[in-house]
Amino acid sequence: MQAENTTLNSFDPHVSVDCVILGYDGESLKVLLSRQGEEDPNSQYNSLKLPGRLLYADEDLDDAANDILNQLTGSQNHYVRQFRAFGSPTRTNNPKDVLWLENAIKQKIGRIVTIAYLSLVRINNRTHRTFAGHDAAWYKVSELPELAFDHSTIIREVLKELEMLSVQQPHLIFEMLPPKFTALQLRRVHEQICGHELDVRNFSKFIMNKPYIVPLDEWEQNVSHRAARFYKFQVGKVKL
Amino acid sequence: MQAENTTLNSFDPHVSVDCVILGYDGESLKVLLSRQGEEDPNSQYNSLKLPGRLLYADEDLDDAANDILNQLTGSQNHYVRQFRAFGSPTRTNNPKDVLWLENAIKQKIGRIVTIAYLSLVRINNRTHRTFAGHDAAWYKVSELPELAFDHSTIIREVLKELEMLSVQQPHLIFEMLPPKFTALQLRRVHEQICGHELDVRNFSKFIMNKPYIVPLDEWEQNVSHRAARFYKFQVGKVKL
DNA sequence: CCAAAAGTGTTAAAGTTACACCCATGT
DNA sequence: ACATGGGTGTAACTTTAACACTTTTGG
Repeated sequence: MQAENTTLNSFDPHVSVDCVILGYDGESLKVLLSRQGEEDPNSQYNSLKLPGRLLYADEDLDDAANDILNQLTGSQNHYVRQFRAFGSPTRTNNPKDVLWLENAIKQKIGRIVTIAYLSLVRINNRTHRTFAGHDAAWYKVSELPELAFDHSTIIREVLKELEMLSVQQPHLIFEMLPPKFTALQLRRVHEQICGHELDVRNFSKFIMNKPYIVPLDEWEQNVSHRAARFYKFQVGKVKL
Repeated sequence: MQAENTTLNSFDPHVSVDCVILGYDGESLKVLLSRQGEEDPNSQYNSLKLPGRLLYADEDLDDAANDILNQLTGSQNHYVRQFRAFGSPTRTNNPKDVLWLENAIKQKIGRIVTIAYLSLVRINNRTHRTFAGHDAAWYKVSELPELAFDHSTIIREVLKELEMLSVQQPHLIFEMLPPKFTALQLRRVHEQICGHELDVRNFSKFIMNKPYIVPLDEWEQNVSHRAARFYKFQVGKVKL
């Protein structure tokens, strides 16, 4: 913000907010992607993208992220935090993406600086809802198709961040689990995040006696082996 | 980036890059601030700011940060990394700042989204250099004057990040130290960062036998006590 | 009684914390 | 000799990592 240069060489890029919305379906880590247009493998543009949009006037970045999230999931109070800004001048240069952008936005797009957000949600039927003009669906992060812009890179970077968070702030992971869960379910999410198996007993010591994990008097039903206990996550007891 | 909204409610905010450039002068942690205009306590606007400017067309965010840094320090290869984007619609609303902005940029400023960077540099004479039209000088982070926009907040948040980094990636701290330093100097920087005293012996164990710290055959001269050994930091030996 | 997953404890190693004395130098 | 900071070790405790058997349930 120095005077002498601003009127000469500066310009105003578009600013967008994109959300990496992660969930766990009991088996794999998934990311919510939105599709613009028909599902056609021979399409001229990459129709899969991170959910996001340009920033509105007078809208805070965090508010935009929350709004995108609410639009898609139909519910509020999800965990969401800013991850990082991506602003390479070439990130919108893929001809497929240019084609789509000019179609969608109806004007020449010089450049878009995007602020990426990381969000953790519970996968349920509501989040599979289809919205007018665009679908949103869950995709395994381990088998991502080609995505628009640098969205694959953004997801990859966010997943590294998530791995760190799962160790340093393990309570965040409950955002992805149902209100009642077994020790196995909890361990599986962590394994998906860190990419390798975790020792059952050591993992128990790490997490199961945190004050915010409370055992319920409920057990699995109709399983052909010893029934696992259910636990719940108690928000009020999180201490860092 | 969804088509239906972009043409209706979206707009293009200005995008800037601001650098929190931190250094250590042997006594305190300092931040490099630039002053626009005369040093006048009764000035109508806040003349002290983080060094930064609007983004140029075709300029990557990281490149902008590096450029700002090079302009001020006159040297390259400083440690610099993106910290976080700040985009509250009200961050440019302080009347003092509005006055300055309209003066400096010669146009109505609706809003500026800034990408804040964290940088660690060595304080020396070159970094005290004055540039045409604006001064830059080091200020103690513990006694910051009033700053423009939300720059005080940005600095506060960056300092929290630095505290984390000094523990998790202690090698970064050498960016702020001279090529040769004593164990005391090293400890003092860490104490400034974490805000309390550190036990001499425990700190030694923590840092002094990392492979990237190499003892030199040089000792302090002319001190009225046992001379302290000098060490240097060996870049190639950093392992995380 | 078999298959399948649940649940539970110990030991060794590494790391962390708290704490105190002698050494080298200049005045 | 004294004032100043330099430099070093140990013991208690905590954390981490590796590792295996018994329990419960349904078929």
